[in-house]
Amino acid sequence: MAIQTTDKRTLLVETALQLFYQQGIHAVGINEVLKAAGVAKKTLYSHFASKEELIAATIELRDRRLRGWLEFCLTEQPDGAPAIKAIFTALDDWFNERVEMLGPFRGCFFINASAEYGEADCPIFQRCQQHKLALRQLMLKHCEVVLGPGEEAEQLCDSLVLLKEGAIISAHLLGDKSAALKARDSAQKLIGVAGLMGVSGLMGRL
Amino acid sequence: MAIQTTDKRTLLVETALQLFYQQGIHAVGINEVLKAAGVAKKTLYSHFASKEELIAATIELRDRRLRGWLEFCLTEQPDGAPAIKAIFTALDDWFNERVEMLGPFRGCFFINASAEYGEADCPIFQRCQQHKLALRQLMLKHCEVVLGPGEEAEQLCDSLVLLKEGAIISAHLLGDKSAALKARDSAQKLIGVAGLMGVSGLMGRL
DNA sequence: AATCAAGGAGACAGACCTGTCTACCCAGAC
DNA sequence: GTCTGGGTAGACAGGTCTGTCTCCTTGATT
Repeated sequence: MAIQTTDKRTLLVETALQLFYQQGIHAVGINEVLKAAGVAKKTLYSHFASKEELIAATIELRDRRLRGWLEFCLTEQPDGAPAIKAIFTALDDWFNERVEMLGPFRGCFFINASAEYGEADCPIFQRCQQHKLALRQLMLKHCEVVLGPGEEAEQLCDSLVLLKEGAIISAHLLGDKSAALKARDSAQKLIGVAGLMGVSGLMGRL
Repeated sequence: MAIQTTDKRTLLVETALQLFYQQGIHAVGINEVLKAAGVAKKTLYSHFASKEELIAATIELRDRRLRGWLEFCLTEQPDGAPAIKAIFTALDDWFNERVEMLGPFRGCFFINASAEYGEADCPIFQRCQQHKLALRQLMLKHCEVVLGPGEEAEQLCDSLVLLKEGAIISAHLLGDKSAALKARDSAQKLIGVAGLMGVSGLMGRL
């Protein structure tokens, strides 16, 4: 994760993201970010009005990066069940730190950030929420390919989202680095059940 | 959650837990805890060597309280599948703030705390981990009643834990207060599949 | 060569943090 | 009545935090 850029703003956001993700947001002061980035305080405050704006920028960066990476992981996959499987496989790569872009695994930055800024009306919390909603939308798209649009796809999507979030927590807090693969297995079972209950015969696609 | 006690130590821990849970640990200073509790600083430092010890005590209190509540919810239930169902029903009560003892829902205190104290060698992180392991043990007990001891019960248990953790995150971050019921449905499907794959005929017990 | 803008370095203000310490109060034991 | 221990109240030290401001360097442009 060596940072290489001439754009000071980008450099600051990259550095802050690294530190915030590794140590927690409240635990990292502005001065620490500045020292690590080798940037002067004046420069920071010419780009951001406050620490809170810097935090918001790190969340946006992480959001772009995580979604970009996930979409990249799906480029080779057909939509529907294979893509869903690939999402969980991608999580496994993340947990086991095979994705250099995402850095050492320390849980989900959005979950962590919203633990520190958990008021529902806080802009930081809302950005975290938007990220999770966007990922749910991605999941829903593939569920609809499997089951067709409708209530059943929504239900399957919700279940898969639960498994995904649960896997992130288990990988971090329980230290279970195989959580993504367990979630993938469970996901396949749920897709199978949903297929059986809906249009029969789809289970074979798994 | 009106606190009523003459024991200063208990009063401090109760107050600190409330504030830490609602606002985050780093976001609440010692002085704020003291003011809310109406206790002098000297008293605090006669019971705890540092803020960190107070934090540890709040985690222990929350652990005792949450596990006690969960076990109480299971007293009327037979072991196995009904107990598992009851666990998710209890989560639903929690998310929708029908459990006064647990206070307004703001996610999982242990997940939140480990977001702020996420180093694997940090004692606070380890206490959070122990809590999650204890709950997994409870879940495993009931999975073993359903499937008998062995690899399959472990697998089912892992899946159910994923659903449980995912439900907590979805309820908090996505604001989906019905996450526990969705998780309960998914859990029943997974128990059904596991039953089918293992000793057949157990699915009827659901 | 002269000018000028961007950024580096860091002092500083004012607030807040943890943790210590002093001074006082008051109920109960003797 | 006197003493004592537990508690209150809060000043204080020493540190860190965010955010502002000043002084200086440097490199590009005119």
